[in-house]
Amino acid sequence: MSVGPYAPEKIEPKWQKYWLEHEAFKADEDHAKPKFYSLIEFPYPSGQGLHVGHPRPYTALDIVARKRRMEGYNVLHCIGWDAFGLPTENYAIKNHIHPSVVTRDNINHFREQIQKLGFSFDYSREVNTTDPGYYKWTQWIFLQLFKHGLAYKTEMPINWCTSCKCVLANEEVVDGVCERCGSPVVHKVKNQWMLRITAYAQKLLDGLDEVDYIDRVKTQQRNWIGRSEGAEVDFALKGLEEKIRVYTTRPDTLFGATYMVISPEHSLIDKLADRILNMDEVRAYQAEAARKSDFERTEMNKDKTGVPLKGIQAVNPVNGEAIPVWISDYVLTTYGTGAIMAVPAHDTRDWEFAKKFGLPIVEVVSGSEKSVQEEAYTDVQDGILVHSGFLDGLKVADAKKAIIAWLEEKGLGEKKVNYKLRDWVFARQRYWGEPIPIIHCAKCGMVPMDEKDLPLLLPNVEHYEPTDDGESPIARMTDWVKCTCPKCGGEARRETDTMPQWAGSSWYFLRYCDPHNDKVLADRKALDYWMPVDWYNGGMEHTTLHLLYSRFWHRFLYDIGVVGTPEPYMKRTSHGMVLGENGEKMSKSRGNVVNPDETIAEIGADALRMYEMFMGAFDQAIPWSTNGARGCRKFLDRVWRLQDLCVAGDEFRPDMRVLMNQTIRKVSEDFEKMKFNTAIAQMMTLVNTLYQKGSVCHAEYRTLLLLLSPVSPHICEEIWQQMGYGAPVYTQSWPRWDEKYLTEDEKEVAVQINGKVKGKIMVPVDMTKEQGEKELVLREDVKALVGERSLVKVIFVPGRLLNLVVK
RNA sequence: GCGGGCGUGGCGGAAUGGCAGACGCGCCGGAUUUAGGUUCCGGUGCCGAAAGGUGUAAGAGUUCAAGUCUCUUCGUCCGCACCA
Repeated sequence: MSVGPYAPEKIEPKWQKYWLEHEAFKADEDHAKPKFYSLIEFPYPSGQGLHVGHPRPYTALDIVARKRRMEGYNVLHCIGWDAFGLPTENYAIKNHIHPSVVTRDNINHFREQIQKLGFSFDYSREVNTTDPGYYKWTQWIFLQLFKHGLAYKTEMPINWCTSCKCVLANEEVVDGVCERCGSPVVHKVKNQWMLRITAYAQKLLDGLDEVDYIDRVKTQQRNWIGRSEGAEVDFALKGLEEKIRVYTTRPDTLFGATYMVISPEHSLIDKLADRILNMDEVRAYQAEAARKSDFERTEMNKDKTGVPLKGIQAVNPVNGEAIPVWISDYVLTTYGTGAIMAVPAHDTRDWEFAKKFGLPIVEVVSGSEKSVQEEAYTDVQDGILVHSGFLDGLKVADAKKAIIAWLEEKGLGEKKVNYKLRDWVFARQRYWGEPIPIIHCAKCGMVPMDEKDLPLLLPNVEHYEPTDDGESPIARMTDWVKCTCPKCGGEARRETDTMPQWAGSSWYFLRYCDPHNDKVLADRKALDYWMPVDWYNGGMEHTTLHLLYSRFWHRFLYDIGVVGTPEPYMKRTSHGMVLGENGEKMSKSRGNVVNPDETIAEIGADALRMYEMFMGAFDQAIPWSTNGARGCRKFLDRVWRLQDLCVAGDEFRPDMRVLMNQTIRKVSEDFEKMKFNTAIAQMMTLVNTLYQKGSVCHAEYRTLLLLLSPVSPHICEEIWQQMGYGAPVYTQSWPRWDEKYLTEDEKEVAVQINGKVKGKIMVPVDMTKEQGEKELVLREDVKALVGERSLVKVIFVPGRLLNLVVK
């Protein structure tokens, strides 16, 4: 009798319906069981729908989630929609459809596509950031941040995207252009909502030591936070009251400071305007610097520019020497104090500047092979201080301590830690986002809305086009804007900026724990049970955006007692991109986008899932291959047809025992390490072997189906049912391997003569290194390989090889 | 510029310092088939008819043994990029 053809188009919808109806993947409310919380980044439901890049991380964590359930864990595995944001709004404007309608349609399309892939999400916990029942709590968290002084509004230069007509966070500016649309970013001074993420710089840094993130994620976050240790030092100005305070990481080189530089925006310039002799030149330089975009400024960083402040002299506090003061745009106004002491002998940038403008270069740290006139000596390990008075003879590290102690004693400065991290620009002048629940009252200032009045609903506006004046389209809604002050009852105005897209995604994983709660963002008991997330996978592009932001919010919620753990995610991994078949990034404009719907129509969701995992190392970018995907379908066909080869047997057959146990171990271990490609290769090897034998017994088939089910669940359920193997696969236990049966009694090892393979011999697996080296050389087949030559040395590596060194 | 990763067949890629190229794609051959974008079996790094030789970006080194460790060079990808 022969089984019919494998027809994924029939069995996949069947099992998807079955799982849904039987609530197969509903997280259990029973908090006594061990839990496992796996998380993927919830998608932004764009108009284009899914491409084959989406299922890669989704399948990977679906495999982990399905395996964990079979291992007995209560698993929380959810999906939701990060649905506020610019592309939807832009699409809505272009097509004259309300963003909420666009969002609803896109979500329905996404959900349909995702369900066709057979992921084991608990759909009863779906969240949507644009749902007022959800963003009520996004606004609530904002109010807590506001009440704790972590949300504030301030006048400051911001990044302005000329195309989105919207401010951007520093994290959204890449190489001087908008990370979303690639348009140039210019600086504008605006009154902006900010979140004080800098207050959490050290906590965010320290927290990284407590979690299991892949190295490149930790490194990138550490770089972004950018902690440095040094000192702030005051430099007096000759004949003036004012001082210049600088930040330096090399206070040990203070004796080598031969000039100072302040940023073009430094406030001192205006204060000293009447003392600066070349003010015209200075003003011209300031104007030039202000005109440059970030992009131009970094582009031109090879050639230093600057202007001396004529008539101004500073005094080096350690030796009393008068030194000139310059302005230059290589000193940033936003870092440290916006002023530096320049030590050209031991800082490359200062060295370049000094060379260009003929400023003196004085060596204060010795140890360089080259003269400091030829090259700056920046080593901090081996250098010894010279020409530095009381610091002479000290190593750099010791000199730092000594000079800081001296500065502090004299009241000239103190130890200081600095971070590159800047506060988070938190407002957008666009329509499709969470309204900021703040009321501006002429009498009371900025007043938070009463929490019981949340959510503050987004008004239904007629026109949501962005405006050129930098105001949100909501500002035109005078009825909505006008309100009464909750404090004094007087007439007041609502804040009209909305929150950035990163707001809703900064806490969605908390909502999954208790998605329908209308009293709190999530019940504390549910949070205590499910949190932290055990395994979070997402894109590298979110490392210094969503991942950092959500860690900040979570640590804040921990500090105010809303959640019970400081860190939200225990483990973070990252997937590689799926490239187009031509090796280029998949994009509509390149015309190389592969739509999963079409792939499913051709080979089925199970084969697609399998190929997504088999295509290569999970963390690498891999080009799509239609033929490669078809190969996975061929493999599933073979698994399907094994039904015809099935013979009796409730235990592994003796000649299959070792391979079966090896496969269980390999698949189990490789899934944990995200080495899905080699796990699948091992299952292919097993199936090839079964075909060579011409049969499979029930025990072997059952095991294969259990191992394969996390990757390709529908086909496994179907065969399982057809073979009458009992309750569905997802309710079965994960197979275990038996250490006893991982190796055969005898194993073939290579015989090398002087490191070259010359033959093979069979050796008992339990033969030790010592035994082998003594006994194997006595064997006739080994002697024959040695011949007349004399043995110098014998190396036996059990299970691997025998190497004979001869002369 | 600085820091880190990577470099293996025609392609995607395997390999705790221990038989390089698992597995898949592609290709070649055989069988089944009216037919094949089916299935099954076999082959497939390169040179060579074979014996054999040779081979993991290039060059050196350590080792009985190197794709794997060390150094130099080249290429490539990523991170940081005037952060004092």
